Amino acid sequence: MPLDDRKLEVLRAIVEDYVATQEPVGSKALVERHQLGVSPATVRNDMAVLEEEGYIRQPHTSAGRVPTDAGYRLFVDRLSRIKALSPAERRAIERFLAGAVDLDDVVHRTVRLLAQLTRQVAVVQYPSLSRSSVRHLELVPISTTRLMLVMIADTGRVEQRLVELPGPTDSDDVLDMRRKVNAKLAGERLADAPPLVQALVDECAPEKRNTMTCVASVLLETLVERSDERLALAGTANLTRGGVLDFQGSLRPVLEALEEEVILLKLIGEVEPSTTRVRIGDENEIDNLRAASVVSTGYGPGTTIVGGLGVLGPTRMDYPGTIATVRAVARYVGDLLAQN
Amino acid sequence: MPLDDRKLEVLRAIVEDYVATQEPVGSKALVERHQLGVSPATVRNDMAVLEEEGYIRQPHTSAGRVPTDAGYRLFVDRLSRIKALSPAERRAIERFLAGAVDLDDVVHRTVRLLAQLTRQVAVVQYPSLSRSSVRHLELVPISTTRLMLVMIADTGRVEQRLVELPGPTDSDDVLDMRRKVNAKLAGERLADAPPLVQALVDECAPEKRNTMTCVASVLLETLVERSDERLALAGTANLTRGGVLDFQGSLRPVLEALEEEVILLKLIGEVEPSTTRVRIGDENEIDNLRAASVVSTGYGPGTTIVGGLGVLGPTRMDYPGTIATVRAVARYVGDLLAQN
DNA sequence: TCTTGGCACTCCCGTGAGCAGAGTGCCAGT
DNA sequence: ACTGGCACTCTGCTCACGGGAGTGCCAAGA
Repeated sequence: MPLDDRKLEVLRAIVEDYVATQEPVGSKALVERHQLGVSPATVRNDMAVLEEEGYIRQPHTSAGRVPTDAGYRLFVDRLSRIKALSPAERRAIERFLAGAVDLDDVVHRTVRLLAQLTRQVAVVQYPSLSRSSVRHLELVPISTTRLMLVMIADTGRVEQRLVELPGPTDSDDVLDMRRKVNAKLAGERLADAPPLVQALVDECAPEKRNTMTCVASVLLETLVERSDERLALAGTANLTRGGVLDFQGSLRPVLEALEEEVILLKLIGEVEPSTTRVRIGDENEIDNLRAASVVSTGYGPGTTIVGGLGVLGPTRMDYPGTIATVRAVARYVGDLLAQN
Repeated sequence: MPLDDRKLEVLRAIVEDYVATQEPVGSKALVERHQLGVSPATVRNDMAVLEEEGYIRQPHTSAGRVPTDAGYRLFVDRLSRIKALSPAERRAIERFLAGAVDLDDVVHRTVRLLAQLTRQVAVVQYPSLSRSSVRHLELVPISTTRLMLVMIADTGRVEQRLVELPGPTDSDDVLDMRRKVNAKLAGERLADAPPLVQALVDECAPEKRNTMTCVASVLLETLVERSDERLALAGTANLTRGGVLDFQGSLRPVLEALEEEVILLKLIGEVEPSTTRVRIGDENEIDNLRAASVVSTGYGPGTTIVGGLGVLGPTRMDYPGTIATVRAVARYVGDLLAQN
């Protein structure tokens, strides 16, 4: 059965009321709080249809109705009006991010800001290395057989790794390597780096090849292959709002999932340009997050995307508000990155 | 009234049983599970004294007894035998830490290991900058008016900051600064750096002083004054073990405290040599952690200390086991750092 | 055909009573 | 100084009960 406009309106009302009160909503309360222009009995009929179609359900016979994951999905896709951020919120964002001196600083401020504004758990991925280009590579001698390899990416990320050399190497050789490595890789995207690094070894004079191979393998292994993504997390205390009612009784699985970087990266790292992705309850592939929803989006200078950010909360969340906030924060962060 | 040996034994038994079962323990159960050689009635008399002295209490009349913070304190100080780690645990530690390639890696592995072994929340402080010496400073030109300042400490920590220069500066000048800065600071402890940095500016040729001042102020502000401590956290999901029973009903305050780096640093950062510090319940200065206990110690190569690590859990925790694990992990990490 | 008021029904939830069980405190006896 | 016995207290569980909220259905009306 197709849903007519009023039924959709009823669904919207149910979602909004349930999100606000966290209690099953009945037909009588609905007509009192919303101008539906019909009687409770009519609303009940509509509810029966909505339940049949799987958009709402009753916790028990003779309780009010609660939206299902499918109900939230329909709400998000077709029923929610986009909420504009209040000027106060905009100002909060600007003020919070303004003082950032550093990529680390930007990421930390962003994640705290997001957690605070949405009152949920926030996750921010550092600019992805695979989407970055090399700005500069530095080789710093630590001892005669050890180097520190420092890579500075155009996104502001700085990564360093220790390189164990096969034998003593004097500083002229190091300088020579530094020049060659930069000549070959500076400006290149990390995703394109592997063949270039290989070429670097091949072009090397035979007597220095051993040393170069060491540097090259560290470069490849740690900076490229093991896609070394980092992220920041904040607001876990927000999970305890709403008691143990959300998350079907236990925070445990959620907290466990939040400890797995791999899982979080999967959640917020897979982003397409200018889309805000909403995963509701069961739509999450991770079992532990079946009772949670995730709103995520990409960010980056201009229209390019260098990383993802988002928030995680109970399926019973204020989707329009959260989506608006996540988008706004992502845009501000992108602007900030563009300035550098 | 002084406590005789049997009363202490009773207290020990109460703590051990309560930690194991998480239920108030009565006199009858006590004599059954421990070889006290006396009757329940005698134990009851002892319990009455222990309660009078504030070491145990009754949740309600006619329930068993539960240790108070003071009871745990006495237990830790005088009654607990040091538990030796099982060979399996030792092997787990070694295997877990063996593959570390990197300071970051070491810290992350350590914190996860600690959380896993103790089944509690683990915190590991990165080697403190103020306890480190400068191994090398690198100045990397990013553009004509921007430098990346990279500091490598002897503890393996690497920190970088962006420096905005007052005007265009050519690469020879940068090299010159790099040489001077290293000559002055390499090998020096960061705690001793401020006057040296000042001297650096004073000794500088007037026409280059502006530039050097920029570098110096970044050095001072970010690396020294704002003591830029970092830390890693793991095992928050362990807070949910034991239901909401521990932490008097709400995880909220604990999760909030765990989000404040300052608080965590206070908890595990203040360490004296070769001491394991145990803070029980009310002994914590942080209000949010009144229901928690913290076991912390310092770590570092040899006998020096470069940072702290520890775990946080309910006051009802296995103190001897936790203390042993924290100590052992700290020692292994220290050894690992000594090797580099 | 859609809407509405009425009505019987179901189920939750809070309250209070009753009861078994665990544990204590005290006392008198050894 | 320890012990057995006994009365007492309090919790936690179950059960019964009633109020309240909400539903589903039906027949009547627009």
